[in-house]
Amino acid sequence: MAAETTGRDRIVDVALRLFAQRGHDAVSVRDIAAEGKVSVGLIAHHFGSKEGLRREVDAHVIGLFDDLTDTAVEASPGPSGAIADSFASLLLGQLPPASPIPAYLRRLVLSGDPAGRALVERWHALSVALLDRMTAAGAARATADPEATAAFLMVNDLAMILMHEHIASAIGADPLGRDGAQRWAAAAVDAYTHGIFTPPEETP
Amino acid sequence: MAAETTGRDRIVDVALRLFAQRGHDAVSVRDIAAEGKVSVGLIAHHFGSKEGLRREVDAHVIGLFDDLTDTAVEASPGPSGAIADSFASLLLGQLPPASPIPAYLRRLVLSGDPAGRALVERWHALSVALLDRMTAAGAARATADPEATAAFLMVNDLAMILMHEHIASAIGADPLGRDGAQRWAAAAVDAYTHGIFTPPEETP
DNA sequence: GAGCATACTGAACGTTTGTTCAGTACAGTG
DNA sequence: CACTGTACTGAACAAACGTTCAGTATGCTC
Repeated sequence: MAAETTGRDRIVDVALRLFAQRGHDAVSVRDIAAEGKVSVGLIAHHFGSKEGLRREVDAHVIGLFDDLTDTAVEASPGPSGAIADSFASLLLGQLPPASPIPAYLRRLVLSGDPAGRALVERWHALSVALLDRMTAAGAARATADPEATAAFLMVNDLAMILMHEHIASAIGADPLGRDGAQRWAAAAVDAYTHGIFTPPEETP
Repeated sequence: MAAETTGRDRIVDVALRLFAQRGHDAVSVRDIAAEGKVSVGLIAHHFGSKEGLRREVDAHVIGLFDDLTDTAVEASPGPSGAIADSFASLLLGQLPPASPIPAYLRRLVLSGDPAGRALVERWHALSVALLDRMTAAGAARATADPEATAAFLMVNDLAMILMHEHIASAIGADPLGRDGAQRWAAAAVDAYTHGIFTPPEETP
């Protein structure tokens, strides 16, 4: 959409989109050069190598996520349940509908490289802190294993992003879309507050 | 472990392992041939092309999952809560610890190709049926949106497999391992039966 | 205006890729 | 024994890959 002036910006922009769409290995430097209307040499000039470009795109996405996280954390005034559950929604809600960021995030998290691991670790720390605050405020129950519970919440939240297409075909609405997000959040909040299973026999 | 007699079997076995480890694009037919101690020509002879081999491995994995699913479904005698939540555990518990299957499943589900989509759709149908049975038996509450609730359970369950490494580094125990599985299942069952969040103000 | 750094081009290079194919080994059939 | 089909080899090939590099254009500094 936005017309980048410099070739460098265009390369990063195109690479981000193509890497997200097809995966790192399935995109050649010539593809990127053609789409960005630059020569192959310019990519090497700015980033040294294809791997260097990848690192640059990774850093760009992670920086963007840091900004989104800050905004989302600031936007949460008190410890309310609805915020904690769809933290991912709160992040991605700030993005345009056709953004390649969710798809790139998916590759980043599941490629196993250190950048993705660091991102998830940060989110886990955030999830632990958030659950702690909610428990202190009485908005959440103190579970037997708070660390695992926080991880459970974070993983489920992240899974919504990673598998949003599968969810879309399963329930008929993309949870990254407007109506699908509401429906998914409603089901999640309901499950997290009232539970789903009924206890067999409580032996106190 | 098992010594395959025919070159064909060895090719599929090696391809499954390498595809799971490094991804489809990052593995060359020469890698597979070398590891399987066959010539490159034999791969073309049996499978036509690298893509043909991929389809064969996909079919092999999906067939294996069908068997695992049947076994898991049969193994569940009545509609008990503990079974529904960790359905994935029940599947993967049948596999050896170092099996490449979970990693391959991850690629299959998230690559976006029809084989993975079909697999997830089948699981969703299974999840819907299971939740239905549990609700009928009184083991589960009837939620406002059963379809979304079933999808929610399935996605969370699947996410444990997809992100087990991240979970391992977050809580210090791999949920695909023995002790980690118990800890994760405990946290999940606790969340699903007693909830995590406390309702703000019930207005009846 | 000379000098120099920076943005950028595109042909060329060497490597690796998936695929092809002529040929070997061998078991089963008549 | 001759014949046929199947498993299998490995050299060869064209295409695509990431990288290199000599060269052009432009704007800033002295």
